[in-house]
This record gives sequence, structure tokens and C-alpha cells, in this order.
Amino acid sequence: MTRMHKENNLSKNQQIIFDLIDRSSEPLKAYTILYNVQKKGINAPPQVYRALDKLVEIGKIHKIESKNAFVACKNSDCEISKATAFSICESCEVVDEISDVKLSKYLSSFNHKKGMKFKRFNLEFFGLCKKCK
Amino acid sequence: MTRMHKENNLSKNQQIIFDLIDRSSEPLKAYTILYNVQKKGINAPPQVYRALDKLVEIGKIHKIESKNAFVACKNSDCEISKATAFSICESCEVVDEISDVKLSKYLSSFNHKKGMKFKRFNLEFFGLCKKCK
DNA sequence: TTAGAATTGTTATAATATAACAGCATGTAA
DNA sequence: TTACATGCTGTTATATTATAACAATTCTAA
Ligand SMILES: [Zn+2]
Ligand SMILES: [Zn+2]
Ligand SMILES: [Zn+2]
Ligand SMILES: [Zn+2]
Repeated sequence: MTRMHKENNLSKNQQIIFDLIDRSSEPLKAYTILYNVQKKGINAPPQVYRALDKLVEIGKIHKIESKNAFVACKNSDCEISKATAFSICESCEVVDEISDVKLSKYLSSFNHKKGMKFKRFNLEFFGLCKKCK
Repeated sequence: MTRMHKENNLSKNQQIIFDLIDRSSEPLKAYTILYNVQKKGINAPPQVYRALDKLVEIGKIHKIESKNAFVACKNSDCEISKATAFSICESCEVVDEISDVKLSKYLSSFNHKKGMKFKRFNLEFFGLCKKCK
């Protein structure tokens, strides 16, 4: 059984699942993850979803809501996932995390007319990538 | 059986489901919709999902991706759903469609570094509404 | 060392969404 | 008129995504 170390803030299952997502070139779905970690002893959906929830919470991964899939954060962990933006190709389905300081600042400071103060946003752009257009 | 009229571009099931969503004060989930239209003869999930797909396609409703729920467009049908933005209260779950021309223009003209040309975006802001904060 | 918090393992089930097939209505072209 | 295409409908079954509930173990901090 893996010992927890202070310098590593991920648990065993969290690390296994993060590594898989981080090495993937495309967003991974929960059950795809499950199939791929069964050889490592993760057998059931709740184990996957728990790890995913935690990884999202701490900003190591993001959920692409329109695809129910997960990608590793490429963006120094996105201030704990408060401001996420993605580009999604509607043809080849490639997903890129957008790191644009101006965009992020603009949206983080956006205030709704109706007096709501935002803590977080998620933005998904759709189109055709260079290869597909 | 309802006759199709040229002046009405929605079919019978589409109209029933649109009316329900339009009258609702909150986003509705597909199976909530199903339960509420069974008295009108819509019995099975595919009938609901087909109507929802079409209504989304023509911009009469939008899907709130983070909630798997649907709202009527409050915004003259959003140029056929090319540019959607919502505020979502994390406490009471109230959802508002944001109609902000500056925001919409800013995002519609945003171009990704990697040369992708965007056709569409969806933005979801999260926070606490006036009542909940 | 002990109590609380976090994580794990497990079974079962809930909630969301689509495949596949058949029928009917409308519009258009031969 | 017939024939065909398109779009909508109805139906059964199934696939996919996600959580409830409970017991046990491991980690952390006091
Ligand atoms: Zn990120
Ligand atoms: Zn592409
Ligand atoms: Zn709209
Ligand atoms: Zn609220």
C-alpha cells in the first residue's frame, strides 16, 4: 500500500487517475478512465468519480462540460479552477485550454447587471481547428 | 392530430415542450420535462430529446451544460445560439441568461492564438445571487 | 495515542442520453 | 398520379454518466 508523503498532495487513486489524464492527448471520459485503471486495482465508478471530483476541486484537471470529459490543467493549476476557457474543434474534437491573460481578466472582472458577484466561470469556444477548416 | 402550419415553425411535440420550458422559472431537466408532458401523450425519452435537440438547434432554448438542464432563450433567439452566457447561483441555483452586447461582441471576436476560428461559444458564470450573498 | 478527516473498496441503483426500427404526414419532382 | 425525400412521431430496448449507502482503512494533527 502506498504511503502518503507530505510533498505529494495526491492520494494513490488520485495520482493514478491524474497521470492517465495528464498523459492523454485528448479529454478522457470517466468510464474510459475506469477501463484504463482497472489493471491498477481501481474497480468501480465511485473510485473514479471521487478522484475526479477532488482533482477538479484542487485545479489539477478541468471538466469539459459539453463533453463530459476531463483534461489536465495546462495553466499552473488555474488559480484553483476559478477561470477556465477552452477551444473545442467540432470536427476532430481536439480540445485546448486557452491561457489568455486579457480574456481571463476581462471575464473575472465582469459584473452582472443584476448585482451578482461571480466567483468562477467556464467558457467553451467551438469551431474548426487549423487542420479541420 | 395537430396540423402543421407554415406560420408556426414548431411541431406539436416541440411546441408542447417549448411551452413548458418557457413558462418555467427555472432550468428544466429532460426527465422532469418528460414527467410533465406525459399527460399530453409524450411517453418516452427520445420524444423529449428530439424536441430538445431541435429547439436548441433553432435557438429557442439553451442547454445549461453544467446542470444538464434547459432554459428558454430570453434574448430574441440568440442569433441561433451562437453566443450564450449565463449566470448561475451556486446556492439557490437560479439561472439568468446574460444579454450584454459588449461581452457578446468581445467574445465573438476573440481569436485563439493557435489559429482556430470560433463559430460559437457558451459561457457560464457561477457565484451568489443578490438574495443568497 | 487517539479522535477526526480523508480515502478506499464494494454493491447497487439513479439519472441522463441514444440506437434502432416502423409508421405517418407533407412537399416536390417525374 | 406516382414516387421519392424529408421531417416528425411512437416505441422498445439499451448505453452512458453519475451517485447513494455502508464498512473499512489510512492519514493528520493535537
Ligand atoms: Zn487550467
Ligand atoms: Zn479539428
Ligand atoms: Zn438566448
Ligand atoms: Zn441565489
